[in-house]
Amino acid sequence: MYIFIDNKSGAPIYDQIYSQIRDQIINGALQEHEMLPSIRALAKDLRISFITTKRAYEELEKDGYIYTLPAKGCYVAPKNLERIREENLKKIEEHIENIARLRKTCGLSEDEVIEMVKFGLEEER
Amino acid sequence: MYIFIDNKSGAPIYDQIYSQIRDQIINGALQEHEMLPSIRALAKDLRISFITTKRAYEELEKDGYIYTLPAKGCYVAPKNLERIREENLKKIEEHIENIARLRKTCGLSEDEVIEMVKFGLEEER
DNA sequence: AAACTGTATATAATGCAGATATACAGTTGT
DNA sequence: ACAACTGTATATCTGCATTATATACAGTTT
Repeated sequence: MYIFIDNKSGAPIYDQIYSQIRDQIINGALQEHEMLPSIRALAKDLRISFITTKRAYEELEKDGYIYTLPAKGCYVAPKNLERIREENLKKIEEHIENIARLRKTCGLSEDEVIEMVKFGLEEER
Repeated sequence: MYIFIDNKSGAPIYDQIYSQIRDQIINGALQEHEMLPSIRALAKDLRISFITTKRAYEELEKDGYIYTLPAKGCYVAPKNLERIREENLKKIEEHIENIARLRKTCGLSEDEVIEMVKFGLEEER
């Protein structure tokens, strides 16, 4: 498992770790129930405090991507990705509702909004 | 003009002043070109530093709600619909950014998101 | 001139985020 | 049992951004 820390990225270290592991879980590079490097081993590897790797793992667990067995290790959670997906879908729908309301109060056409969304999705790609 | 400062609201004082004046302008309680209380008078009234009221007025001016004549006073700006439109566009873009981020973390395709948006816009029509 | 208006600069207080060390407790393999 | 590994809990340090401030300044009004 490779993690790259970009010191001049501006993003916190724990967040860079979080994102990269999360992405590897989502795209399948990390398999269900696969053991992750221990917080200490990873910290040593990256030459940072293990408290920082712990922070990243805490966030991953909070968001359902991994599970932890104290004194044993941290593991990729079974793909209850469906649950995460449902949560995200709900959040997305809320954002869309807000957009729909804002659209009306500033006389923007539906097509214009669609174009903005297409552009925004490409930006963040 | 009434302003209430809630000390345990968590919101900064300047922000509470900003919001309340802005709302009164939007809902018409304050008329175009009406003179606002001077930053010192308001500060004395609220028993805070006039620097804080100045901060609130600065934000209001930056966002186009009021205009300032140095050494004379601060006045309600004429309602600018174009400005409100710009603000709404910015909010919409923020929502789109959030959506783009959520999309990635649940492996949703860009086209699926666009379909959701189309549907959501029709719902709110 | 007195009393008001907003302005500019410098500074103090606060809070929060990020990263950390150290001491602790459970599991594994020998 | 012991060494070497897991994750946990607490307390702290640092840097930075936000909030709020005082004081000195400059223009307008009466």
